[in-house]
Amino acid sequence: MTASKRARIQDVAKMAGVSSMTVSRVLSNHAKVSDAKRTLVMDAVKALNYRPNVSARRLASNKSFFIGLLYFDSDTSYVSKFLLRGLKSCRLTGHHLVADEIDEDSEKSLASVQELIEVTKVDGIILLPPVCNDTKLLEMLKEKNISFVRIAPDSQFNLSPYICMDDYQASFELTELLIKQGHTKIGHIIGNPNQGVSRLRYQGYLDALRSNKISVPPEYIEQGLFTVDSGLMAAKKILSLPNRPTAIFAANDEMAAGALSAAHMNRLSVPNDLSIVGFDDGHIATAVSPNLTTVRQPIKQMADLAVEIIASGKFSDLSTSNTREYRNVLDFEIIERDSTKKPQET
Amino acid sequence: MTASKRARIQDVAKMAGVSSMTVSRVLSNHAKVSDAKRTLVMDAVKALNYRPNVSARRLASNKSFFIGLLYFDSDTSYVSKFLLRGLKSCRLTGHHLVADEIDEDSEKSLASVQELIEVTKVDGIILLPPVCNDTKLLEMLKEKNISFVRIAPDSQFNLSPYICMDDYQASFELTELLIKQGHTKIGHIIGNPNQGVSRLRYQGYLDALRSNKISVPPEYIEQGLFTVDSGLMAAKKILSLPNRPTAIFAANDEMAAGALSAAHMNRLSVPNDLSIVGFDDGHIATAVSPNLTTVRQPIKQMADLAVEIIASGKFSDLSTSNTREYRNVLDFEIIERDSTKKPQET
DNA sequence: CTGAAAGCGCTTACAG
DNA sequence: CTGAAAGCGCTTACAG
Repeated sequence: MTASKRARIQDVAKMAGVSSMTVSRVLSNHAKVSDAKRTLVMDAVKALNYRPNVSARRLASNKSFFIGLLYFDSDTSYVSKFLLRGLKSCRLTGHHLVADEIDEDSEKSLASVQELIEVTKVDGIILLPPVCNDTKLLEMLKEKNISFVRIAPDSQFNLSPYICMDDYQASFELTELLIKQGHTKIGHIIGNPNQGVSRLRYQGYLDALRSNKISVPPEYIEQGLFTVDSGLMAAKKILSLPNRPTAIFAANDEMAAGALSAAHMNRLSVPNDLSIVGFDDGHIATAVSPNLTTVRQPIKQMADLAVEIIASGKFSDLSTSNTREYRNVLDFEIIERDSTKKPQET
Repeated sequence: MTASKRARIQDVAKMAGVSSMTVSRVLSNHAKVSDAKRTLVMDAVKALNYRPNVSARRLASNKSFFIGLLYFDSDTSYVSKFLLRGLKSCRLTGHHLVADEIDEDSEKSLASVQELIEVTKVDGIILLPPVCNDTKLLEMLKEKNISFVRIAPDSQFNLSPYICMDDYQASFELTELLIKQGHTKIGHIIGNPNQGVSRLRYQGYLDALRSNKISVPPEYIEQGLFTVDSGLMAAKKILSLPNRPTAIFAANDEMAAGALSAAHMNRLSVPNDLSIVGFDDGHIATAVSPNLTTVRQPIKQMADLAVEIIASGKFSDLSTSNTREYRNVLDFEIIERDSTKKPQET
C-alpha cells in the first residue's frame, strides 16, 4: 500500500522504453503497434497499475468520454437498475454517464436533448424504452450524426444498434411453467399497447397455450396499461367470471401486484386458489406477498453492453451491411417464487 | 442558434479587458477582485454564455470535482431518487457523481471506499443511511481528512455536516391526522431498530397520542424491520387482537404495504374497515392499492443541499464552533391518499 | 488587487 | 510502425 503518486503515461513509457505516444496508441487500441512493443507497454501498465487520467484525455482529444442516458420515468425499478449499472460500467471504462429524464412533451424533450448534446458533447446516447421509439428524437439524432443504441425498441430495427431480450420466448416459457404445474385455465393481462413488448408477451402466451393444445375463452384476456391499477381492474373482471381461471399471467410485475390485490378482495388466496405470475423482476416482485414468480430481465448485461458499444465507437460505420452484429438479444431467467403452485383439485 | 465554438476563458478575458487569471478568480469566487473588474467579467461571461471546461479545470487544479455517494441498498426508491437528483445537481454545478454500493461486510466496504478515494480523488462524500452510521467508515474518513456530509444520521451529530428531516414532527402530525379523522385505536409498527429514525417516528406517534389524551394497549405496538414481510407479520398480530385498532401507522411504506396484505388476508377492507399510513412516499406508496397516505421526504432538496455543501468546500474548517450551520433540518409534507378514512361506527 | 509564465497528463497532427 | 513538438483550457505558484 505505498501511497505513491498515481502513474502517468510518461512513467509507463519510461519503464517500457518507448515514447508516450506508443503507450497512448496501445491503450487506445487504434493504430498498429508492433507486438513486441505492445507487450512491453502492457507489462509496464500492469506493473505500475496505470490508469489514464480521464480529464487529460478528454481535454486533449475531441472525444468527450461522456455517455448520455435518456429515460422517461425514473420511478420504475427498470430505470433505476439500468442507471446504477450504467454508472458502474461507465466508471470502469473511464467514461461518465449523463442521465436525463425526458419530458412527455416531445418538443421540450427535443430541446433538452439538444442542449445535452451541445453542452456535454456526448460520444453517444443510450435510449431506454419508451424513449427509444420517439420518432422525432431519433430523426434529430440521425441528423446531428449522434451515435446511439436503443434498449428494447419496437420498430425501425435497422436504425441503430439495439439490445433486448427475447420477450416472446420468455413469455412462452413462463406460460409453459404454469401449464406444467397443471394449469389449463390461464388468464392474461396484456401490457400497455404503446410498447412493443406487450405484443410479444401476449403472443408468447398465446403460442404456448396453442402448442399445448389448450384453448381459453376470450374473457380470460384483458387489456392493461402496465400500472398497478390497470392490473387490479383487469384481474377483477377476470376473477368475476363464473368459470374463472386458476392462474393469471400479467405482462409486468406492477399489474401482477394489482392482480394480487384483486385476488385478496375476492377472498382468493394466492397461490392456493390462484397462481399469479409477473414479468421484469423489479423491486415490487419481492415487495408484495407472496413474492412473485416472474421473468428476470438481464438489465445488468444490457447496461454493460450498451456502454461497451458506445465506448467502442464501432458503430460509426453502421451504414454498411454489418448491421447484423448490432442486434443483441440477451438471455433471460425465469424466477420461480411463491405466487405459483399447482391448481387445487375441484 | 449559431453553432459557434464554446467560449473559453481567454475569450471572456479579452472581452472583459482583463487577464484570464482575473476571470478564473472571479469564477472560483476565491480571491478578492475589484468590484469594477468583477462586473466586467460577469458581463462577458453572460454575453458569451461561458461555462468552464470541467476537464481542464480538473487537470489544472488539485480539486477533482468528483463527489462520492455511498449507499447500502440500491433497490429502495429512497436511494434511487436521491441518486437521480444528485446526478442532476452535480451536473449543474460542474461536478461528477461517483456512486458506489457499500457491502454489508464492513471490511470489504472499507477497502472499496479507500479505492474510490484514491482512484477518483473525490472532493467529498455523501453518506446515505445506514452507511452514515458506520463508525469504522467514519473514522477512516476523518483520518484521511476526507470531507463528508451525512444524510439522516443517528448519532455523532458533531462529526460532520448533516441533512435530515424532522422525523419526530412528521410522525406526530401523521398520527394527529388519524386522530382528527376520528381514530383513537391506532396501532404502530416500529421500524428497524438499527436505524435512528425508527425511534423518532415511534416517539412522535406516542407523543401525539398522549397530547390528545389517548391511551393505547401495548399489544397495538409491534416491532418491524422496514421490510414488507415484517410489516405483514406485525400487522397480522395486531389485527388478530379481539379489540383490534381502526388504524395502523407503519414506520415506512414497505411495512405499510405488508400491513395492507395482512388486512386483505383478514378480509378487512382498507380504508373502510382499517386505515393504514406509511412513511417515505416511495414508489411503493402508489404501487399498492389503495394508494398510501404517507409522509413525503424532501429527497430532492436533500440531494441538492448535499451536493452544494460539498461543492462549496466550506466545511473544511468544521473544527471551530460554527458547527451549527451544518445542521440542516428540512421540511416534509404529509400526503393524504386513499388508505385512510374516518373509522366506521361500531 | 492583478498578470505573465509554467504545467496539469494526455492526444493530435506532422514527420520519418 | 514510431517519436518530438505543440496544444487542449484551465489553475497554481510567483511576482509586483
